[in-house]
This record gives sequence, C-alpha cells and structure tokens, in this order.
Amino acid sequence: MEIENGCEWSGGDDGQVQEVQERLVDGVTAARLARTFKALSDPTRVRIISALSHRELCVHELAACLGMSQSAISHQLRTLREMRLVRRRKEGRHVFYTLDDDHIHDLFHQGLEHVEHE
Amino acid sequence: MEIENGCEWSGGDDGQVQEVQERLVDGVTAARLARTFKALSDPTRVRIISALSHRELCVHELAACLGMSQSAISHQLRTLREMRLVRRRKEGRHVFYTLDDDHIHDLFHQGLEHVEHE
DNA sequence: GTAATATATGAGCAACCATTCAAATATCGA
DNA sequence: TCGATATTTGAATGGTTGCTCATATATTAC
Repeated sequence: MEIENGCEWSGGDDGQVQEVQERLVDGVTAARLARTFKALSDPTRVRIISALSHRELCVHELAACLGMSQSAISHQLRTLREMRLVRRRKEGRHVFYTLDDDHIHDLFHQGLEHVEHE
Repeated sequence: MEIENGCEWSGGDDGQVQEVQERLVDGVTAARLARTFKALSDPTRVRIISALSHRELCVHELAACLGMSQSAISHQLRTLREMRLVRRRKEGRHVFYTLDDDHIHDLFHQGLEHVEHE
C-alpha cells in the first residue's frame, strides 16, 4: 500500500498534518456520509425522489412517470427503502411510496439549487 | 424493457401521472444532480473534502492524513478535479489542493449535520 | 377455483469504480 | 549530471451496481 508519513514540506514536522488529522471526520462518519450521498448519486433515484416530493405514488405510476420498467423501479425502491429514504404503505394490490426523511428532501433541494444556477 | 403506460388506479386516466411528470426534474438535470452527489458518495473523497475544508493541502499531506497511498489519493483528486470540486496550485515540486466550490462546502456540511444527529 | 393486475425478487450481465502496482514526468539540491 | 522527492498516469483487478428477464407472491374480480 506504500503509505508515507508526511513530506518535507509543512516545516519538516508532522504537527500540522496531525492538526488537520484531528479535525478530520472519522472513518465511520465518512462512511455514513458517503452512504447518504450515494443514495442520491443515481439519475433514476434522483427522479424517483423528485416525483415523490410532489406526492405519494405507487410503483406502477412511478414506472409510468419515469418511462422505465416496473422491475427497475422496484429494485431502486428497494435500495431507497433500505436507506430509509422512502416508506411504503400497502393498499389492496397497490403499494404507495412516500419520502421518509425530511433531511434528504432538504439535501435534494440544496443540490438542485446548486445544479440549476451554474 | 416492458414499460406500461399507467395503472388502473388514479381514477383510470393518466392525467394525474402526467401532472407529476410535468413537475419532475428533466433528465439532464437529474443526471447533473446525480453526478454532483456522486462526487461525495465515496468515503475517501468525503475525507479529502473534509481535510481540504480546514486548509490547503498538498498530495503527500493528504495521503498522510488519510493513511492511504499517494497514488490512490492522486486518482481521487483527479476525479474531484474533473468534477470541479477542487482546484490545484503548483508550487515547486508540490501541488496544493483547495476546495473550488462553496456550494459543495455547504452541501457537505448539510450532509454532515444530517448524519451526526440520527 | 382461474385470470388479471400489482409488486417483489433472484440470477445473470455489462458497465463502472476504487485501489494497487509499475512506470513516467517534473522539480530541486548536490 | 545524478539522485531524491513529489506527483501523475495507465493497466490490471476485484468489487459493486443498475438493468433485464423470468419467476414468485399477493390481491382482486370473475
């Protein structure tokens, strides 16, 4: 893996590196952060979240809205469910999905703002 | 691909689906959004952003801080550069990296808040 | 019961990704 | 010039992922 312990810059001592190291997010937090952002890192999932941010929808409606197969949508809904981003409610043959987490909603919209004016 | 055009729910007409469809983010926006979140969807990149949010760092320092090989860091910096998240400044043998975009900084911290209290 | 509808899921596959390893480039000091 | 340091890059690789296809489950209507 070949890891060095610091370059000759930063005054020759590693104190400055260590200072950054202390303020750095820890491994577990970094992993959870990455996992959170990963939930929104796919166009299909982004569009699902976007659709559900307007109103509750069943799987078939989502598939129709996005122009994708029911299976593909169902697979993505599964991962969104496991990430606790969506919740499901069964009603007869239909399963309705809603956004579960308001924070993700905020994150989504902040990302949207960032993308829209650039 | 087997795409259906709407289920019998929603009153039997596709008007309601179409309404959601109109408010949906378009494909290009969804792709750009996904791309933005993807930049932060990896633990290593998250930690790089976290480190650079404290101060400017050269590649070797980053590798030392994260305890990873210089090559791995360099590869990730390349993708972060291509995504316009970091900027580089050359000074002699060293190449210093800084965060390029304040929006990403905000996005990062909002994600951090979300992860920290849950 | 059967048929139709709605959803979920497992296998398979092609595409992508993060890292390692080896090698190339560039700069500085002697 | 040579050797050491700093960074970049390409190939290879093991792992992940998003989709399709086929199939399974569940509910409703008949």
